[in-house]
Amino acid sequence: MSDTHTGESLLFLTDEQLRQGIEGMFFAYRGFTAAPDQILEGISYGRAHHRALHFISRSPGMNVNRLLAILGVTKQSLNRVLRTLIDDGLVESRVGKADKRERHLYLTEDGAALETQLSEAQRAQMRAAYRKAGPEAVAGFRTVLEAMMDPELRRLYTALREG
Amino acid sequence: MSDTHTGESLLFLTDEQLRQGIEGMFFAYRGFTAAPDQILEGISYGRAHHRALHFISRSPGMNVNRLLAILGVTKQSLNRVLRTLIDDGLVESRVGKADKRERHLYLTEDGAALETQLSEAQRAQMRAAYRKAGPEAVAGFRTVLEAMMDPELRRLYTALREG
DNA sequence: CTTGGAATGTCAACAAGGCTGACGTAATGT
DNA sequence: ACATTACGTCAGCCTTGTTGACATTCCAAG
Repeated sequence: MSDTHTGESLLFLTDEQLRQGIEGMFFAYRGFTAAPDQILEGISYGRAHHRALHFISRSPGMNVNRLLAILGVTKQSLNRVLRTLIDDGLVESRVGKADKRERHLYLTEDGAALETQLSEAQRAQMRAAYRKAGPEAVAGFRTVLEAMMDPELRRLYTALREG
Repeated sequence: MSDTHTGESLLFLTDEQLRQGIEGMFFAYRGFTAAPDQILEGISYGRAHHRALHFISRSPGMNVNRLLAILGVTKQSLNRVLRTLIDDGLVESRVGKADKRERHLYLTEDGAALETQLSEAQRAQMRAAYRKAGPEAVAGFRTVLEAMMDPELRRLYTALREG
C-alpha cells in the first residue's frame, strides 16, 4: 500500500513494482486453491477434477472439444480425469442429438453436490478477499486479470459470461 | 466491465461475480506463466526451476528452509530441483558462517543470466497488462491479491519487500 | 563432554497430471 | 465414395509433487 502510486504517476512500472505483482500472483494463487484442495485431499480427486466439474457446471451440455479448449490440456489428459468422473457417477456423457459424434457433458446429482461443495469453499475464500479489499479494488483486480490473458483466453473467458 | 458495480453497491458479491473472479484467476494464471514457460521448454528446466531461481535472485544468501517455506513444497521436492541447478552451475550453495548446518543460496553468473531472461519475459507480460489496465486498476489488483493470501503467505510476501 | 535435537542431504518408491504418438470407430460433410 | 471430424483408448514418458527412512553435521543444554 505504501508505494503503489495510485494514479499520480506515469512511472509506476518499475521492475520492483512488476516483481511484486509477479510474486503477488504466485502467493495469491496458493491461497486461491487452498480451500478446495483441502476438500479434495482424502477423496481421491485432484485439481484437474475440480476444474472439469467447475466448467461442466458452468456450461452444462458442453461438448468435449470446448472443454479441452477451456482447460488447455490434451484430450488424453482430460480423458483420464473425465473417465473417473463418469465411472464414479459424477458426470454424465450424452451423445449429441444434432451431431452424434459429439458427447455433451452434464453433472449428475452427486456431481453437482460435490461441485457445490468445492465451489462454496472457493467462493467463501474469494468473498472474504473481495470484502476485505472493497469494491473499487475488486473492479481493478478484474480489469488487470483480463488484461493478463492472451486474446484467445480472453475470448474463452468472456464467452463463459455470455452463455 | 459492464456489471462490476464499482463502489455504488453493497451487494456486488453475487455468486456470479465471485465465479467470474475464480475463472479470471484461472485464465490469468495461464497467461501469467506462458512467457517463461516458452523459454523453459527446450532447455530442460520447468516452472519449479524458475521459481527457485526467482526467489534466490530476490534474496541472495537465503537458506534452504526459508526457500522451502516460500515455495511451499517438501525439501525432497526442492532438493531435486536445486540439485540440478547446482550441478549445472546456476546456483551456488555456501555453508553458513554463523551456523554451519545452513546452506546459503546464491546465483552464479550463468544463473543470474537465465533468471534475468526469464524474469524479463514475465515482466514484459506483466507490464503490458498493467499498462493496459491503468494505475488505479493495478492498485486494486494488488490489494485483492494480498487479501487472497492467508496470514502466513502474506507474511512471507511482505517480508520479501522489506529485505 | 556427552547427548538430544535441529538442519540438511539422500535414497527409494509412489501418484497426479501433464505430454506425444498411434490407432480405432462412428458420424459427418463434400 | 472418401476425407475429415469428434471422441476414446492404449502405451509410454516427463515433471513435480508426496511419504518414509536414514546418515551426517552441528549447536546447545545438561
